[in-house]
Amino acid sequence: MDNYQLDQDLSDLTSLFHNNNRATNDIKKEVMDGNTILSNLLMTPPISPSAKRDIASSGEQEEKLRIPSSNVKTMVKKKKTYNTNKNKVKSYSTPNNISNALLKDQNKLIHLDPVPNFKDKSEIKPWLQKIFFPQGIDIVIERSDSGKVIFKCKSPAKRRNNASIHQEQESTKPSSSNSATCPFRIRATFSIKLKKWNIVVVNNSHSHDLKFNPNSDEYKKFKDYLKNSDDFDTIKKFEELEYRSKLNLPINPSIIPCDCGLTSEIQSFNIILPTSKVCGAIKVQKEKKNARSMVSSQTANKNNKLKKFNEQNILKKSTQPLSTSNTSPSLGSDFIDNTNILTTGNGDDFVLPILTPDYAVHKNNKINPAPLLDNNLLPLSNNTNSNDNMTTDLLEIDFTDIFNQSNTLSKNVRAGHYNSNKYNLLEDSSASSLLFLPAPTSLDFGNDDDLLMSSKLQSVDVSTLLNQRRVSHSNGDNDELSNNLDDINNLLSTGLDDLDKRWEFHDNLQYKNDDMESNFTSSFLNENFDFLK
Amino acid sequence: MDNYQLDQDLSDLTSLFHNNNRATNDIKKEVMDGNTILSNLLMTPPISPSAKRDIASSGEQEEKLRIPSSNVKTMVKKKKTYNTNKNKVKSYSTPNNISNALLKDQNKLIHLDPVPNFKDKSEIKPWLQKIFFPQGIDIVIERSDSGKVIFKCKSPAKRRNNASIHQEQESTKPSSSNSATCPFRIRATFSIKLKKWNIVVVNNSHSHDLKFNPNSDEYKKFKDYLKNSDDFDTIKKFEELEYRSKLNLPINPSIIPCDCGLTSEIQSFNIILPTSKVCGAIKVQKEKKNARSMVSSQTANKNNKLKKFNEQNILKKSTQPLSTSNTSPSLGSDFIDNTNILTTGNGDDFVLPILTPDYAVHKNNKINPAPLLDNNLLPLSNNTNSNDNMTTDLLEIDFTDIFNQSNTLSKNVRAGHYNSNKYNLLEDSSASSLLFLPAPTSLDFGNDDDLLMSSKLQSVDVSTLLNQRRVSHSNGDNDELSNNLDDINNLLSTGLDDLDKRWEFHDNLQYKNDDMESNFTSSFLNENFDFLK
DNA sequence: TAATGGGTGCACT
DNA sequence: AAGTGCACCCATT
Ligand SMILES: [Zn+2]
Ligand SMILES: [Zn+2]
Repeated sequence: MDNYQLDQDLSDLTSLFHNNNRATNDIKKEVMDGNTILSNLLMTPPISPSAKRDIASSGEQEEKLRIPSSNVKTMVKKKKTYNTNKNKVKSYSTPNNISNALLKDQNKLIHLDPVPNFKDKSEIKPWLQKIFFPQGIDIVIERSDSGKVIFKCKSPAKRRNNASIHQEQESTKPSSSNSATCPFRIRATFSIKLKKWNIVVVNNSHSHDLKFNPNSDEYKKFKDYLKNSDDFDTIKKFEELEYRSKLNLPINPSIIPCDCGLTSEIQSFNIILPTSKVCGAIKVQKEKKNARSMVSSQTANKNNKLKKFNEQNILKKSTQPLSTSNTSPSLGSDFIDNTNILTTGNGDDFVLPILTPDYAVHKNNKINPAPLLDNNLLPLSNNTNSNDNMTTDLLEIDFTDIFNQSNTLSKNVRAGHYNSNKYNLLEDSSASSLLFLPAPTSLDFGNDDDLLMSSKLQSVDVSTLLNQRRVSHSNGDNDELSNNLDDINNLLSTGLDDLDKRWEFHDNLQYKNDDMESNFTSSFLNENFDFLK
Repeated sequence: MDNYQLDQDLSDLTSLFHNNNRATNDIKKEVMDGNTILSNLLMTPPISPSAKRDIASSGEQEEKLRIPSSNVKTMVKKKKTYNTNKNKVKSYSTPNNISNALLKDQNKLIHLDPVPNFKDKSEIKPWLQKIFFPQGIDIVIERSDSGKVIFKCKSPAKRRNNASIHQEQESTKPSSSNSATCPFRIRATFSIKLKKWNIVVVNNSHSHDLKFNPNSDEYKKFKDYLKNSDDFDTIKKFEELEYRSKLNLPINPSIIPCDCGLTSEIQSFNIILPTSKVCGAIKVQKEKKNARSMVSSQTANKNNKLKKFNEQNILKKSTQPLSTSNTSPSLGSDFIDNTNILTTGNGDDFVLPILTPDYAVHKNNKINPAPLLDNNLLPLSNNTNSNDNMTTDLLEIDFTDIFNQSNTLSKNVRAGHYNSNKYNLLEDSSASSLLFLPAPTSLDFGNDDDLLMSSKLQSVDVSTLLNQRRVSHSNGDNDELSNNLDDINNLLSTGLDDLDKRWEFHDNLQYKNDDMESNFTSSFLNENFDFLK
C-alpha cells in the first residue's frame, strides 16, 4: 500500500546519511573506513527497491555486512501479522458521538455501539455513510465476505480532466495521497452468536484532507439509496449538508440522524476543526510471538458455515444492494439487548467538530483549492441541484441562528469548557501516544511555520471559517492573486476577540482566488453577517 | 503491498545508522554534534510510519537538513502513457501456431487471427484458455468492460500450505515473482465496425516459469465450463494434457483444437523448451512526444455506445458465464469474412514447443520443485483424477511412439531444420530486439553459470526431459538428498548422443527429491522405456 | 459467526 | 498493463 512512500523514505534517509557523510567528510573518514560496506552501499547511486529489500533483509544485522549479489531471487522472510489491533486501546462511541471519538481517539479502536440490526450486509454501508459523509469521509468497501466488511475511505485526488489543450506540463498527480495509502479503516464483522454486526473504526487517521464532496459518485449512489428507501428525513438532512458544503458553511454533523436509537440531544455547538492529517496515530507495533503450540487450522470451512447460516437465516443477499429495501435501517425496536453498551450519559458538553473548508495547505505554502464547485454555488439563486422529488425548499433554511450560536459558544471553548467534556470513557493511552496532542485549552495559532492551520486540534469560531472559506473558493486554475487580508481581517475584527495573530500568514504564502469569488464573498458577508460588524 | 517490508528496511537502515553511531562513538561524536537534528531523529525509539513519511517527503534534500513539519503533500509529476504499443512490431499468428509465435515474437504484438465469432464476452476466456493452458499460461481476466477484455497470466508462487507444525521459520515467499509483476497480457477488443473481437498478445514475456498446473482453480473452472459446453473433444484432449503434465511427459500443444476453423495438420514433433524467463522482451520505451496538437477526447462515451450496441445486438451479458452456453465456441460457419487473415499456408515445418517440467532454477543453484503433485502421480495405478464422466481411458494411451518420434525428430533440429520454418510472415524486427536469441542450430548447454536451463531457447530431446522430470518430482519439503546423477545418465546414455555435457551441474548445486520418487522413476523407466537401453 | 490480516479476479466507472 | 470497488477466497493466532 505504502510502498512507494516508504521507498521514498528509505532513499531519502539514505541520501540523508549520504549527505551527512559528505558534509563532515574529514571527520567521517575513519568511520567510513570502518564501515566500508555500509558506506559503499549508501554511495551507490540508485538502489533499486528490490535491492534495498535484499540489503535490509539480509540476516539479522549481525556483525558483518555483506553486499548481496545481484539477480539473486532471495526468499525474503515475510511474516503476516495478525491481531495487530489487539493491543490497541479500545474506545466506545455512539454513532452520534462519532465525531468526538474521531477527533480524540486517533490511535484507538473506536467501537460503534449501538448499531441497528442489519437485515443484510448491504445495509451497513449506507448506515455508515450517514455517519461518515458529514465527517468528510467518503467510505467505500475495500473487501467483504459473508461475515466481514472492511471499509476504507475514498480520498480525493482522482483523475483530472484536462481542460486546456497544448498542455505541455503533465497532469500532476499526488503520489502519496491516494486512497491506497490512507490508513483509515472501518471493520464490520458479524457475530453469529450475538447475531449482530460489530463495527469498529480501526485506523482513525488519514493521509489527506477531509472534505465532504457532494459530487462524488459514492454520494450520488448514496442519495439514490436514500430515495429508494423513502428516508425523507435523511434526504432532507443531507440536502442541508450539501448546501452548507457548497457554501462552505460550517457543517454540524448532528443534523444527520444515525438511526441508532439513541437520539441524544446535542446541546453544545462548539466548533472544532478536525485534524485533516495523520497526526496522533501510532500504529500498534507488531509483536513477534515466539512459537507457541499451533492449533490445527480446522477453521477452513468457516466461511462456508457462515454462508449456510446466511442462507438459512435472516441474511439474504440482494443482487442490487442499492435498490433492495424499504427497510430503512432504523429504530430502537430493531436493537438487540446489549449489556456492553457504554454511553456518554446524557450527551451534555459534546464538542462537535465541523469540517474544514475546501483547501489544502502544502509544504510550498501554496493553498491548493479543491476541484470544481458547480454552479449551485450562489446561495440565493434558484439554480438548485437537479435532484427532483425533494421535499424541502433549501432557500427556507436560515443559517444565521446557527452562526450566532456557534459564535457564542465557541467562546466557551476558550474559557476551558472544552476540557470538561466527559466522553473519554476509557483510560487515556497518552503513555504510548507520544505524538498525540491534547485538546487545547486556549487557541494557539501562528506558532507553527509550515503547518498553518492543519495538524492540530483547533478550536475556531465562525470568523475563522469564513476567512478560510474565502481562501478556499477558487476554482482550481493556476492564477495566483494576492488578496488583501487586511480587508477581511477588518471586516471580521469584531469576531477576532483575543485571537489577533491568527491570520499572520507566512511571508511567502500564496493563495488562490478569483474575482467572482471575491465579489461573492464580500456581498455575502455584507448581506448575511451584519452581526459581525 | 510491500510496506511492511519497506518499513522493515527503513527501520533496519535506521538501526544500522544507529549502531554505526554507537560503535564508533568517539569519532562520531563531532559528526553527531554537527547533525543534531538527524541524530536525534534517529535516536528516538519508535518512528511512526506517518512520521517517517513526513521526514522523507521534506523537500529536495538541499544543503541544510531540517526537520520537516508534518502534513506536507508533495506533488509528484506522473504521466500516464497511452498507445505505448503503437510502435511495436506486429506479428500475426493463427491460434494453432501460437506456440511458435510466443517463442519467436517475444517483443512483438501477436495478433491472433482468425478468432471465432464470439456471441458473448464470456466466451473469449475459455477459448483463450484452450490455447494458453497447453502453453503453461494460466490466464485470468485483469480487467474487462463491454468492449474490452484484458487478460493476464496468473503466475504461481501463491499462498503455501504449511505442512509441518512448529515451523519456526516463517513461510518464505518470493518477493518479486508474483503475478502483479508479470508483463504478459492478452487484449481482446471488440470492434463495432467489424463486429468482431480482435485478440492481441501484448507483452509476450513472463517473470516466472511456465508450467501447466492442473490443480489451479482456473483450470478447474475451465473444466467445468467444458463439461457444461459438452465439448467432449476438448475434454478428452485436456485429459491427455493433464495426464502428460502429471507424468512430466512432453506436451504437444497441438492436441488442443483451437476452434478457429483452420485445423492445419501438425506434422513436425520437434521439441523445444520454451524460455521460462523474460528473455527477449524489450518493452517499448514510452516516448515523450513534444506537444503536438491534442485531439479532443470525444471518445468518452464510447463505452456507452458499446453498451447500447451490445443491448441492441448479439452480445448479451450472462450473469453466469461458466454455465451459460451450449454454444461451444466453434466452427467455420461462425466466422466473419475477414480478408486480413494471414495464414501460414500448409503448416509444414512447424517447430512445436513443449513445456519445461515442474522446476525452477534459482540463482543460488537450488532447484525448487513446484508445489505438490497429487497422488495421481503413478501412471499405472487406477488412482485417476476424481473427475468423473470422462470418456477416455487414459491408461490406453501409449506414450512410447511419441517419445520415439520426438526423439528421432529432435535430431532434425540439430541438423538445421529448425531454421527452415516459414512462420514469420512479417519482417523480422531483429533490429530492435537486442535480447532476442535466434533459434539455435546446435545444442548448447553448460555455458551458463547461473541460469542453468532457463532463459534460453533450447532444443532438447526426451532424455533430457526425463532427467529433468526426475529432478522435478519432489514434493516440496526441505530435505535435500544428494542423488546419483551418474545412474540416470548411464540409464539414459543411449539417448544422450552428442550432448554429453548437459548434466554437468554446478558443484554446489543441490536439488530435492525423495525416495518414493526415486523408486518410481527407476521402475517407471525400466518398465516403459526399454527402448532407451 | 472467534478475530484479524491479506490476495486477487474482474467488472464498473 | 486505465484505477478501483467489491467479493470470493485463504492465512495465522
Ligand atoms: Zn482517509
Ligand atoms: Zn506470466
